[in-house]
Amino acid sequence: MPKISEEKKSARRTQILDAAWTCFQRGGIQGTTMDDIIRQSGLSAGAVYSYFKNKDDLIVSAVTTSMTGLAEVLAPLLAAEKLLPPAQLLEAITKAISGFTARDGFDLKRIAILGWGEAQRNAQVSTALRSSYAVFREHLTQAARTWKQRGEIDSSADPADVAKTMLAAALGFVAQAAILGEVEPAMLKRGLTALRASATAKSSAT
Amino acid sequence: MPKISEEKKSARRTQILDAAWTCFQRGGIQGTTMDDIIRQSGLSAGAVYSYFKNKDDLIVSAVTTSMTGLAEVLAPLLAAEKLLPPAQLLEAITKAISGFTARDGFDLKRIAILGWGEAQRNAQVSTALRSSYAVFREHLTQAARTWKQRGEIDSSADPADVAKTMLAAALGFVAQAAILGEVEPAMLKRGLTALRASATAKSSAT
Amino acid sequence: MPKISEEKKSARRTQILDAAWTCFQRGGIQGTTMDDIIRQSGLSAGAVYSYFKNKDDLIVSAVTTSMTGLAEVLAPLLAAEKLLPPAQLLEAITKAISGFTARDGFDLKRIAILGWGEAQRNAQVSTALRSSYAVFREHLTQAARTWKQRGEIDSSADPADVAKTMLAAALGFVAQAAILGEVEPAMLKRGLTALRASATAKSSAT
Amino acid sequence: MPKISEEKKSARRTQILDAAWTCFQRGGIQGTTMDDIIRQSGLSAGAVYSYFKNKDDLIVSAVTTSMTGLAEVLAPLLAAEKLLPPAQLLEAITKAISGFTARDGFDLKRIAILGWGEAQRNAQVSTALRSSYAVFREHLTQAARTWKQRGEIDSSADPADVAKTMLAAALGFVAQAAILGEVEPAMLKRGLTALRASATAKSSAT
DNA sequence: GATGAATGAGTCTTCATTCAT
DNA sequence: AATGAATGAAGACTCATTCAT
Repeated sequence: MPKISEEKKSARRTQILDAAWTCFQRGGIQGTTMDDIIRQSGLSAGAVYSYFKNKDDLIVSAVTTSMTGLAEVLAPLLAAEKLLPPAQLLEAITKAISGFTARDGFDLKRIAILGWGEAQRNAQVSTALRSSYAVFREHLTQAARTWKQRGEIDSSADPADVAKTMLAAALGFVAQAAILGEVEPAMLKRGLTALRASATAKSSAT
Repeated sequence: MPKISEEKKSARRTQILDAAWTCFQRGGIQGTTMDDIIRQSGLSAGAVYSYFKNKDDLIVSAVTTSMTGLAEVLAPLLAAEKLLPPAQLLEAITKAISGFTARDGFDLKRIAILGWGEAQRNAQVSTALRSSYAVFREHLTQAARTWKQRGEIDSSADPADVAKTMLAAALGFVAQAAILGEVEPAMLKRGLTALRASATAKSSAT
Repeated sequence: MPKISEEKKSARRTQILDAAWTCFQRGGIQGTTMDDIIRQSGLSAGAVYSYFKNKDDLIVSAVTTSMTGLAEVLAPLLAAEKLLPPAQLLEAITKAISGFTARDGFDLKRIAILGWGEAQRNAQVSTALRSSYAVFREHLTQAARTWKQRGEIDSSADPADVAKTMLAAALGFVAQAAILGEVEPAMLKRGLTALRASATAKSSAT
Repeated sequence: MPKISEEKKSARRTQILDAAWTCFQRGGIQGTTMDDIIRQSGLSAGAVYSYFKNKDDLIVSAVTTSMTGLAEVLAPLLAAEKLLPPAQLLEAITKAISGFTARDGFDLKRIAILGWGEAQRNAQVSTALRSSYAVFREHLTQAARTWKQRGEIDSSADPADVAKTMLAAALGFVAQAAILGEVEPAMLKRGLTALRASATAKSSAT
């Protein structure tokens, strides 16, 4: 038997990471034991440990993989060309998150929450999330500049502020959906639009 | 040691809860051991266990207490009388969160994130958070109605949608601040204002 | 407040011992905590510890007291004067045990079993039981001598053997009643009588 | 370490149960800590816990195993064919108990006493003992019927009463031997015989 | 004298990780 | 290469006993 092929190896890693997320969703990250993951993956303890150095390594990989997957889904939405206006973009982003979510029975929203918590005690996870979100925020800042150019937001606006507000809305959607529920992308679009539209009355009144 | 006074008892509980939060911030909720809390509190294991039935009880109490404290801080902001306009309210809420935070050396934002994660595996924590946030969202819905009456938001807006958007922004501020940092209440006020102001151009164009 | 009277002291000791037995019956001797006994007795921890040096002291006292009480009940049955024949004596003894039992809601049979087990790990309890039973066996040996004189048992019989057999039947009643149930004093009388009566046929046949 | 054979597994269980009994005899059931058993068995904590779910499971297994072993030893004595007369059967049974006892350095009599005590607080142990003894009593009832047919006991005897008396004598032997000592199977045979023989005089007198 | 809060050593149990087969 | 039994340190929790008030 020759060495296992790279593909097989990658498939095994995915299999283990999938098992890990299934368990994490069930019982939280720290609440999941290696044995839970081992049993869920259908592999042996030794096998799992040949793919991941230890539990923390597995956790970091799982979180990083999720972030990477999400980034891929969001990237096209942030491309300058077909950039949507703020409320529509917010809807598109939250839809993408919910959609990614639906895949494989995983709920990315709950997963994200777990990752945020884990980042509080695991420096590597913290760094992974940090850089992902930093990139995302940077893209949003760029988007804000575009909106400004297009006159879709106030000409005196600081793109960084707008980006932070948009990011807050997106992350807040995740938190709200995971904890309270009863929030849908369309609601945020309408909510943000209402807030924006109101400005008309306000500003025209002023 | 004859019967201890009710105040002393309450002080001891607070002492333990403070120790717990200090430890939770340091190492996460699940990552904190009872021994960590016991040592931090300066009491003995038996003493801690005479105030809290077990680790979960302590966790639930810690989260619940935080939520209650926060609710008290936010309540006056949501009173109908002196209700601020959306962007200003968002700034006030996030300031209150950051301020509450500063007290006692605890960072409520990080604490909130930990609570969200814990809610994924602890039904009692989940319920406690749920009901707190539900009340908060309800207050925001009422606020949205007031804004509508005052003509500060679109007359066709669904107050529930606006409330959810505001809640998302607030929760998202917490997440963003805890993970990425470099977000301040004033930025969100300006960001939301910019998005609103832009609407003028937009809506008049439409 | 002058010193507490001797009577009061004795009453307190009894109160604690009663509480102890109530608890022991509920959860076994080792399975009972001092706190169980303290709560059941209605006294404070300090009070209980002022009457008994420690848990073992309390256990030894509880067992010893029971044995003493039982001995008092059995003594009259073993007096030479009105000594009953074997089967009737066995019935009387087991009845006395069951009766003593009924007092105060305690089941002496279950208590005895617990004492036997405790004697396996507690030298003092072992000694207390040993001497009580030794005395009882000695009395039975004396009874066997009387039966022999009266011609109620085989003239060649060793009184010690007969005493041991009678003691076995009595202790076995206790064990059987505590574990299996459905044994009554009268059954043993009839059973022993049947075994004896059978001898008639047997011996006359021989 | 690939899959261990079924035999090895069973051997390990026996190894642990042996260690448990050694410890139980030394310090009682509740007085024995898992650590005692773990050290005595020569295995690690994890290993012991992979064979027994928890301490109670280990206790129940230990007691059940003993009862099963004893039942096997007694079974042949109760077979209808070569059924001994009462006094001889009592001797044979108590001899079997003492003999089983001698094996492996365990004293089944002391073990039985511990089991009886444990049954007072552990429902599973209670059930295990109950059913074992119930079967044994049933066998004795059958034996009594045989004796009746053979004319070895009174023709008007209730087999159930006789069985209960025999069982009492056997259990009582165990208790007396464990607590007081100086009882041997032959003594009970002689004692019961003496009581029976005496009946001749008595019954003829009556 | 009495009280009952506090102590802290000791228990049971889990679980990340290893390594003999 | 893979397996899964074994390890043992570490964690949660208990409880006999004390002693400040």
